[in-house]
Amino acid sequence: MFRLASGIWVKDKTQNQDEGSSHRRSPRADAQRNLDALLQAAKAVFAVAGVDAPVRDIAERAGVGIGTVYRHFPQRADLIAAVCRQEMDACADAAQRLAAEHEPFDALADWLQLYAGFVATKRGLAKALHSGDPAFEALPARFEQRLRPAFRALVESARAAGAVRTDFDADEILSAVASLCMSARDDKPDHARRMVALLVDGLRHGARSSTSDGLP
Amino acid sequence: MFRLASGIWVKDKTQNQDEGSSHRRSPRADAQRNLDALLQAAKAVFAVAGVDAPVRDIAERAGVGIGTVYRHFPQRADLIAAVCRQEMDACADAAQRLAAEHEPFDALADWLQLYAGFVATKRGLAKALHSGDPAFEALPARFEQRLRPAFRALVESARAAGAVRTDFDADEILSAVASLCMSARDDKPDHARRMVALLVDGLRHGARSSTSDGLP
DNA sequence: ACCTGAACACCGTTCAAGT
DNA sequence: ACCTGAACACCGTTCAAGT
Repeated sequence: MFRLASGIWVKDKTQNQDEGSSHRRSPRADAQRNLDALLQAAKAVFAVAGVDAPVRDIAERAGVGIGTVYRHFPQRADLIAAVCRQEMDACADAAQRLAAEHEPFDALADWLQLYAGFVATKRGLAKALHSGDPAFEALPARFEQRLRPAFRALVESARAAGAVRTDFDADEILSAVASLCMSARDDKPDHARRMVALLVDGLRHGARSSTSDGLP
Repeated sequence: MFRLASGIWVKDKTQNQDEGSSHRRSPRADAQRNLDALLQAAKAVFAVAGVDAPVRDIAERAGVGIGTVYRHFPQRADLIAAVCRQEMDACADAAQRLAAEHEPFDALADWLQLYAGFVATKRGLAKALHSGDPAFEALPARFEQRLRPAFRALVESARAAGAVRTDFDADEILSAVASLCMSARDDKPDHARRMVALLVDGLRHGARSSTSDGLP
């Protein structure tokens, strides 16, 4: 366990789990269990009720008192940030996989769809990400260390292959896609997908639009 | 004054303002004044603090008791809806003007930028518009009667002129642009404008992307 | 008819008391 | 150390009392 500048407690995978040692360090087993349960519960609750779900619901689902939530996450936003962190890492990993398995342009297009689907699932996470809330100060660092370079690499590969235009900024595309998906409605599940496809089409260098490629 | 199915009270411009008549009808002068003040105050408060601003702030700015707000607008969302209605009408009027003064494609592109700027100013209004909240049930009617046909007409003109592709749905573009602008950040005021330009570029039939047309 | 503001319910957050 | 839940503050909404 170590504490980030943001005030979030994170598991330290390098230390072992003996409990008998009377020295300092090593988080109590119940604390560790509660933290894990909290993150898992929050992820599940956010998925069905959005990030505005009451903290009490998350505490109940995790089987802990509400005070415990605030011990691990000083503010409600910190919980959201922690869940977001986990998801961002998973998304970044996928980027490397796609780059290895597909052509530059397809990898870029596919990853944006993946990113879009991810954002759509956790409504409002992206909004929190790009809002000025001080609780999310630590998130952009992770975003820049993982998602941003992941996408930049995809863009550079596509540019090197001459597949996309050069007059757009990778970061803008990322937040644009996030915006697009944040408000996706339940009754039109693939609306976001189609809009992202359209946006991606706009990136293509010398795109031909006479065929309905990408838009079913 | 007449009451919509949604429960919102609206000014009836056709009736005159005599107060002495002891019959029924004719809203009391103070009630009318309060309603106007409320709409104006809400618009102003939403502009600076977003649609999540406390109802008490709006009541105070309008110089009325909080109970008066709820007399005119049964739910907080009804106030938002009423303000949104006004703004939608203004936006629809602008569409007709642009269609008369510009080439089909330019009118379409310019209006989307106008619409984008409008949505960006009142953060969250668009989100409310496309969320399933029952309080906004009356809004889509207005949206369909005014904004939708306004944009459809622009799209049809552009299609007739062979300026845009035919495999996209006008409604999807409207909500996509709204999504794009909802989360525009203060420190990057023209981010939304650039993204909309990119989206519009994707609509163009046989778009050439070698020049940086539309993206400064 | 319409206005007012105290009162209620709900939710984020704190903290004294426990183990 | 860490957990708990009663308690507090804030905000949406209601309603009895006023004019």
